Formats: sequence, C-alpha cells, structure tokens
Amino acid sequence: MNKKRTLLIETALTLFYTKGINSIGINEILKTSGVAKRTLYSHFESKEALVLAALKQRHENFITWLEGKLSAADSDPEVIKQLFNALGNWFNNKEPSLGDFRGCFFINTAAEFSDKDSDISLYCSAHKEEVRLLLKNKLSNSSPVLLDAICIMKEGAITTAYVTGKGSEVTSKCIKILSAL
Amino acid sequence: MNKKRTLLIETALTLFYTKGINSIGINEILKTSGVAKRTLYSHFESKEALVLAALKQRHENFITWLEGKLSAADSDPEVIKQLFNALGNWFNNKEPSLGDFRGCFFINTAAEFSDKDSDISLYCSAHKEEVRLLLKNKLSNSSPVLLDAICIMKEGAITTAYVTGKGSEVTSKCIKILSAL
DNA sequence: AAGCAAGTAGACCAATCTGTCTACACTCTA
DNA sequence: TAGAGTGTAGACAGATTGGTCTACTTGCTT
Repeated sequence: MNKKRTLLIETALTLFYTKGINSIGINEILKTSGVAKRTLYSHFESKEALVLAALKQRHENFITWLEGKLSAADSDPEVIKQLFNALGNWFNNKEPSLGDFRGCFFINTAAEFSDKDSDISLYCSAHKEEVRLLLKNKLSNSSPVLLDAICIMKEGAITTAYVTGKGSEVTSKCIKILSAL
Repeated sequence: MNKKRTLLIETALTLFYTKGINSIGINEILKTSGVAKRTLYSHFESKEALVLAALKQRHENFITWLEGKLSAADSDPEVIKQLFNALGNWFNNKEPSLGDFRGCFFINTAAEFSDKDSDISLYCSAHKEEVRLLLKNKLSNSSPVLLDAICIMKEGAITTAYVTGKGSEVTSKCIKILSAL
C-alpha cells in the first residue's frame, strides 16, 4: 500500500529537514524507517523524486498549519500579530507539527541546490509564492505595500532566527515595526 | 609562499559559493586551481579548515564592499538608500567583487551544516553580528528599532531575491517601507 | 487453494569522497 | 655546491554515495 510510501516520505522529511538533504543518504532513510531499499525504489524512481515528495509533504504541513494559525484573524493588525506569534512559537520549538526548528526547509533546500531550473529549486520558489498568496487573501487588499513588508520581514525573521539563534526577540520586533506602518 | 594558499582560498570560495560546500569536492578545487593535493593539505589540515578560510575571505570581501557602499551616507535615510541600492546591484550581478549572486554565502552555509556548535555555523552567526555592528555604527543611535528593522529586512531581501528570483523589485520596496518608519 | 502484488535482506556495482603517501622537480640561500 | 623548503603528479586507502539485482517471504484477493 501507500503505507510504506507515507512512512518513507515522513522519515525522509524529518531527516532532510534536520540534517540537510546532501548530508542524508538513502541508506540512512532506510535504516531509520526500517524499509527495504527495493521498496523505496519501487515507490520513487530516484532520491530526487523522494526529495520532491518530502518538499510537497512539508508544503502541505506548513500551509495547513499557517491557515490554522490565521483562521481567527479578521483584521490586518490581527493577521500580523497571529502570524509572527506563530512564527515565534515555531522558532522556540513550540509547534510540534513543524518539527524542531532548523530554519525554513525551502530556503535551506534552495541553498543546497544551485541549479535554479531544477524541479527542486522551482518547488522552493513556488512554495514561497503560495504562502504569499495565502497571506494576500487574509489581508484587506487595500494595502499592497503591507503584504510586501510582511513577506519580506517573515523571511528575514526566519533567517535571522536560524542563523543567529536569536529567535526569541525577532518576532516581537517584527510586530512592533509592522504595526508602525 | 602563501601564493598557492591564496589561490586555493579564492578558488574554494568561488566554487563553494556558486555550487554549495557539500556539492564541491576537494578534487574539483584542485583541478580548477591547478594546485596539487599535497600542497593543499600542507596549507590546510582538512576540508573544514579550507571552508573556514573561505568563509573568512568572504567575510572580509563583504565587509569591505559594504563599508565602501556606505561611506558617503551621512544620515539614516541615506544609509537605507545606499544599503538597499547596493544590495539590489548585487542581486542583479552588478557587483563584481561579490561574484554571481547566489544568495548569502553564510545563510547558505548555515543551511548546509546542521550542527549549531560547529566552527562553521558559529562563523556564519558571527558574520551576521559584525554586519549588524557595522550598520549600527553608521546609524544615529537614536533609534534602535530602525537598526532591527533594517537588519531583518536585509535578510528578508537577500532570501527573497535568491529563492524566488525576483531580486529587481525587492530592494526598492524595502527602501519605501523603511522610509515610512 | 492459487496466484499475484508488495514486501524483505542484503550483496553488489561504479563512482566519488576525504585524506595519506611515495617519488620526484624546482629554486633559493648558506 | 649542498641542502632545505616548497612544489608537482597521482596512486592508493577506506568509507560512503545512489542505484540495481537476486532470492525469498508475506498477505490479500479471487
């Protein structure tokens, strides 16, 4: 069934996200999941196919999570507050559905794959576009500048939290700054 | 002399930055630079040592470049304008001293190395700290919030430009947003 | 009960990885 | 002119990579 397939994707996603795609070999995914190599290659034609499946899984997890976090927000300031508070939780490992924080999986993956035209890089770009669209639909369409500001600061907050490790302070600063706009 | 050493660092930096550290083997650096393997290992005790040297080189290049770009700025709005215009040039490959744009070398490298306590990850974090310090010294110390905003938006702009490929529009948006603060 | 799909374990392959080592060549200086 | 220092070319080692293949087992369905 797709039971093994699902297990492989979940295992791959966890390992890829926590260690980086190039640092995780197929054999490690097999060992962790307990699945045989033959089975993996009957479900996925290559490691790249598995990577794409993991990206897709993460994308769905993230979008679902984000929609949930923003569902109660009914005004622009409320969207900002809910969004960055949720991000702050994530940075501090208080969002179990997103796993232990190690930056944005799509930014990290794009950093590992230099070919901009590869399916993997294109998927990372498309993910960001879809998150932007989600936020756009949540905001009053009166201020396109606010959408830009939120998206740019969101990326900045994630990157800053990951690279510098100071994730606790960043999000409240973002809320303060964006509220002043 | 340190001629070979310099050549190795420059070659390594270019290759690491354009392709990613885990995607570039020692042998490729040797082939490109024309240096013998024995020579490399007489100058650097491991690949990691070479990576650290390349990071240091990039750090110095970047700081020098940034200081040059901000030297004429004598007010906060001027700093913002010069900074993000310079970043915009970088994104559009108009800053030869920084090489073909492939995001921030330090963010990309941090994404590849998951161990936060490794020398490599620590160097990436320290680089961001030093850039922040440089900007702090350039700004009137009356507004700490502005410094935060600039730093977060800088990271967001770099990441957005790299992952989505839309680097042309981002920086002018940043200037507009920050000027409204 | 038969047969097929989906699984397992793991040997194997060719390539690539970092790093070591041998053997030799050049160039400066004492 | 002798020796030290720095370089070269590349074979080699041992581990690991993604991926293929054989031979066998399990479990569902008709």
